[in-house]
Amino acid sequence: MRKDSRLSRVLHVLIHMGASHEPLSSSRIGDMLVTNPVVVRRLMANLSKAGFITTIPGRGGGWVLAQPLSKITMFDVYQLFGEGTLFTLGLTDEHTNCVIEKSINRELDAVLNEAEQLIIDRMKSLKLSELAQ
Amino acid sequence: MRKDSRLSRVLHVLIHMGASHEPLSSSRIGDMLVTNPVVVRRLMANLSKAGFITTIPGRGGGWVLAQPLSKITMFDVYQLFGEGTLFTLGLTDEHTNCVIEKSINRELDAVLNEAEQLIIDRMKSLKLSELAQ
DNA sequence: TTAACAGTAACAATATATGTTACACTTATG
DNA sequence: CATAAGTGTAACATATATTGTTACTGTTAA
Repeated sequence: MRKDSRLSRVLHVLIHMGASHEPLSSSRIGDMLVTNPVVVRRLMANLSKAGFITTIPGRGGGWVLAQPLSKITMFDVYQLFGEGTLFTLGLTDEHTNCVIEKSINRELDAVLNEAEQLIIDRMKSLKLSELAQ
Repeated sequence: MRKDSRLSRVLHVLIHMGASHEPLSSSRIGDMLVTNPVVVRRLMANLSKAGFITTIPGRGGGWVLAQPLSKITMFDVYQLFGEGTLFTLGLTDEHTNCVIEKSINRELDAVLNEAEQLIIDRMKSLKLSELAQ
């Protein structure tokens, strides 16, 4: 399956941003992530809407942290990107009346939910400031 | 992300197969899964190679279980389809020398591995015969 | 001899993150 | 004030893996 690296990338950016005292531009971040500035702006749009970063417009601008890294958990960031789509496994729903399918879905769903909850709990306890060390 | 429903589908087929005393053909299974017979044959090829089913060629043929459902765990089937690609989250490796990236990958990897291990343990303890009830 | 089956190759469809180009708008700097 | 350096965003291309489809070969029962 295709992998979604947005969480990983955004974490990377945020932590670098915490170490910088000047705004980071999409061009510089693009160099860091080896990608296009527009891809970066798309990523940052989520962070901006969620209030984690502040946009500084115009020349010399970019983004700066709106909160210290110690106040942002990995879960906060995780939530921004496709929560609920963590697993590549999909359940089928071709026949909502088949008891076998229902049984399979119930079990699979239980297993996946338990695993996701574990991940969420771990992420909630992980501050980005801890990743910076 | 696109979901991979092969595991779910194959479990469905195996359990129906356990309840049937005649061979199931790709056409009949295709009706069950609301898909094409060739898609079914592709799915079944994995099960066949792994020794879970036996092919009965020619007219009136199809597949039958080669083992009772009580001897097959969900993990056995899970293994057949993209083990190691359970999560949609991808790690980045643009700069193997960036300590921040390393730190993020280490933490993310630890969290995901722990969750995957939990899923594997649960699946190993789940016999398909238990799903049939 | 024919119909019903598996196996497989080849190709199309689909969905989604990612990559890219283009343009409007804003701001610091000379 | 003109220009360069920025963001924001729309529009379109790319890549990739599952899924869908057609077509063919070979096998077996009736």
